Amino acid sequence: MRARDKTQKSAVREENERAILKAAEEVFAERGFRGATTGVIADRAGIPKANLHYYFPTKEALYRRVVEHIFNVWLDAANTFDESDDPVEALTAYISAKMDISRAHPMGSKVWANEILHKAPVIQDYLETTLRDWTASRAAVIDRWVTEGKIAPVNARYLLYMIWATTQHYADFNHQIDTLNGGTPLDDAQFEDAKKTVIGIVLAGIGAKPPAAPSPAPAPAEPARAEA
Amino acid sequence: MRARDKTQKSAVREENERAILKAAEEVFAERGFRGATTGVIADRAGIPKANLHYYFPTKEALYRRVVEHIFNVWLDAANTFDESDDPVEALTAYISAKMDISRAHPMGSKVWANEILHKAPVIQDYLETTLRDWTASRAAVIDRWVTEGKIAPVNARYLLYMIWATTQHYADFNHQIDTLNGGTPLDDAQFEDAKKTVIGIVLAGIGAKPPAAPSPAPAPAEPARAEA
DNA sequence: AAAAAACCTGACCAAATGGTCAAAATGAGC
DNA sequence: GCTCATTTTGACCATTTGGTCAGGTTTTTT
Repeated sequence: MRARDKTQKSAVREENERAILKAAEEVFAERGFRGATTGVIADRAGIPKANLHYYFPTKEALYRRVVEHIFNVWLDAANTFDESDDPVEALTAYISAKMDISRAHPMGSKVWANEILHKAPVIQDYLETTLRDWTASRAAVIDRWVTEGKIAPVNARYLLYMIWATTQHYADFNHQIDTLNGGTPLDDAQFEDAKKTVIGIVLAGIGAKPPAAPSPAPAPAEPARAEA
Repeated sequence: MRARDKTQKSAVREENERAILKAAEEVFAERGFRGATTGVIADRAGIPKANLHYYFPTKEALYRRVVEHIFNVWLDAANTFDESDDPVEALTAYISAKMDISRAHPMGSKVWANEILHKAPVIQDYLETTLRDWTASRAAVIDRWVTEGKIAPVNARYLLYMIWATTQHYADFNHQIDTLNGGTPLDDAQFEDAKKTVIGIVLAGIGAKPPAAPSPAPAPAEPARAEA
């Protein structure tokens, strides 16, 4: 191989980087940046430590890649917010997506939580650009819903924080939740119940369901509440 | 001093332990268990490292003491839950207390979060005893509110998780919140607004306010919502 | 096939860090 | 002022760990 297209990665490289990043996400999530050692990550990826350093020169470079990946996953979910202009539909889709991510990729959420907990040494710039912009634009959408009378008056930002906190809690604190569930993870039915509870409380909490006026209830999505 | 009552600590010891524990809580919160070094903790406490090890033989013993302290603070807040049998009063008091703690002692919450994130190597027994019992008993209270028709049907546990997640978010993720607030912490008015938003959404979310039926609205506590 | 690029790895090193220790300082009680 | 427990601390040590490196192996290109 003399000269390869610089943007093209060899199959070996592709595969090894994937294995390393997967292992790294787990170890960083479980132990934090300082607690994670390149030795352990290499072991879990099934390669010698020196080889890991061939692909990722420093631990910090590796960590950065992991965090960037997390952020992209987050952005994907964030976009589900825009699928509809109806508060019930939009919020249901968004909360649902975030809950699913928490269940499917708890490690990523934990790395993110660790990062914020430690004052975001790596992702501060993302917070100040992408996340800040996204938050402002979605807060505007929520504000519009309020002025249009689609939902009761709420502070959009604190509503968003509440959604983030709650959905990510199922990833970041899953150990606590499991323990309180008798030591076993929530099964599918329980998780579905949790999801419905969250969606139901949020929607009812902002009056996204017909608020106080007994209107014909044009519910497009099933709320989380059982029939009394 | 020849022989002192073993349960009595000298003033020096008292003062030094206090300084060390305060420094330790901060450093453990900012860097996690592994990231924290006894050297840094000693520096922040204003004593040489060897002296710290005179009072706390190992880093783990020190950490354990810090975590135990956190847990006691948490328990104090938890008791506000029981001040009333009325859902609106009880939940308002509880959420309010938890929000205040998040603001006044964010470090403690962060240490707790770190601990759960890392699978609770130190506090697993607390989770399985005290926390589990507390959760079960309060879930029972909430269930009773449901059967008494005081609130709409909800899964009590997922409601509790939502409250924990949201209130602790203001401590654990305060760096993110600050960043999204333009780089400065929430001021008193903003924090009060956040608190009202959380309380309002939760109460309305479970129908703790007169739900859909236009009853005389015997509201004892002001909901978070402005009059439309 | 041969050259060149890419990949792999055991051995090694310097720095950081938890913890020890012996000796010194301090202070209370007689 | 003497005694003894408590407290303080600089120096030191063993281990861990991020990262290097030289030399080897494999793969690709010509």
